[in-house]
Amino acid sequence: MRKGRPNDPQRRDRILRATLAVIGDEGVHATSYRRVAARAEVPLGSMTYYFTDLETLIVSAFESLGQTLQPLYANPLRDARDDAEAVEALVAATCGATSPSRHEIRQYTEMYQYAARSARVAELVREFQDESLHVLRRRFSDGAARAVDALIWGWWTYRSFHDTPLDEEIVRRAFGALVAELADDTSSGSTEGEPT
Amino acid sequence: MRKGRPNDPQRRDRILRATLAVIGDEGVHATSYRRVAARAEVPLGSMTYYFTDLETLIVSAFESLGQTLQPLYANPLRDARDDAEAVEALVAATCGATSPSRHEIRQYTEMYQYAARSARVAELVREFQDESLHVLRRRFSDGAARAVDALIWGWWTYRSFHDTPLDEEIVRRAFGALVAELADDTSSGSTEGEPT
DNA sequence: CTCAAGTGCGTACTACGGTACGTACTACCA
DNA sequence: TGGTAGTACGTACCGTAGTACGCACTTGAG
Repeated sequence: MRKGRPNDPQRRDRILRATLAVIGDEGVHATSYRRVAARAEVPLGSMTYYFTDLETLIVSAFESLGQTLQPLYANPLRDARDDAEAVEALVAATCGATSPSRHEIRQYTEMYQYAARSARVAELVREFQDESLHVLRRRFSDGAARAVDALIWGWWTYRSFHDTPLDEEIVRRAFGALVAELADDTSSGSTEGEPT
Repeated sequence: MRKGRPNDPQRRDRILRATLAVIGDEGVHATSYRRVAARAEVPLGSMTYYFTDLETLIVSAFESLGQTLQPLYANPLRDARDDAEAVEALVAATCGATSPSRHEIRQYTEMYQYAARSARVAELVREFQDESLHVLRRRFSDGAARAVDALIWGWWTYRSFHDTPLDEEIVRRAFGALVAELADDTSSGSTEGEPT
């Protein structure tokens, strides 16, 4: 039974938001037309109407996720005026004001996982990673950018498993150390530690 | 129709190996009794005989994965005689001889993912993480251990998405920097970079 | 008022997957 | 030889899920 209105422009967005909610709460594996439909309170038929198949729905949801999260931490980094400010931006992105919530981290890891079975999502992930690296490289050396990128991800993963928050000071010093040590990344290595 | 032999002690192991193979190739989401049965070349009925339900099968597979991988990188770390050797062990575990293959990394990330929907696997993951942290803390400060742990994971994740190998020298210097900077982790911070 | 186009939806079809259950076959004891 | 316990397996049942398809309802032209 039609609602009456000939079109509902919010419906598509509602579905996308519900999709991300389901992905975050139950994982992509549990993300079915029916479950999303229930969550968004739209009939099943609407799902296939707006998104012809399930993969399209999921890819669209992940796209919107990226558009939401990327700027959140890319912008402060872009605007940092020196390395110290940049490190602060990294700390904030890892566990501070601009960092994703655990729910968002979960969505992110689900996207990474789904990339293994969807070429389109794999492409998406690669774009996100490239963009992230690109932003970091404007600020740091290539080596530092790569290390920092990996460390951010590692800490996000940690956060998704533990309730105890990260020690901000350790995070700060870790990023600072990477940035300083890898300021130039032409192999040289002051790394030996204390040789025997 | 029975095979004739009253018992086949290898069968259970074959099933477990096939399970990990399926998980690595197609992901846990695609890990079904039938698929594993086909892969292990055992009849479907055997599956439920050896593993009463699917979760038990998957948990068992992940347990065996952990028992395989943990010692691989924990042992060299435990045997390191100084920080320099320890850093070398970390490099080897990240991208060298003792590092997991991409296939194994995939299995590992699938385990992490599955933890979100299985309390038993979540417990497993936490045990693995604790054990890993424990090993690192014998060698490094708490802060360094946490940072190193996160960075390893970040780089493994990177490897699972990219064919180009990691630059070993950058990896070495990154670990070295973390270990040196966080040698004591009572907040002090030589982190300011170059203040303006 | 009639009709055609297009939007939105209800439903049914088919496939797949977990699991319960019964069955065959072996080994061993009396 | 008969019987019983336990191992291993074949199959059928039921639920869930993606998707195809066609029906309603609105709108606007004539």
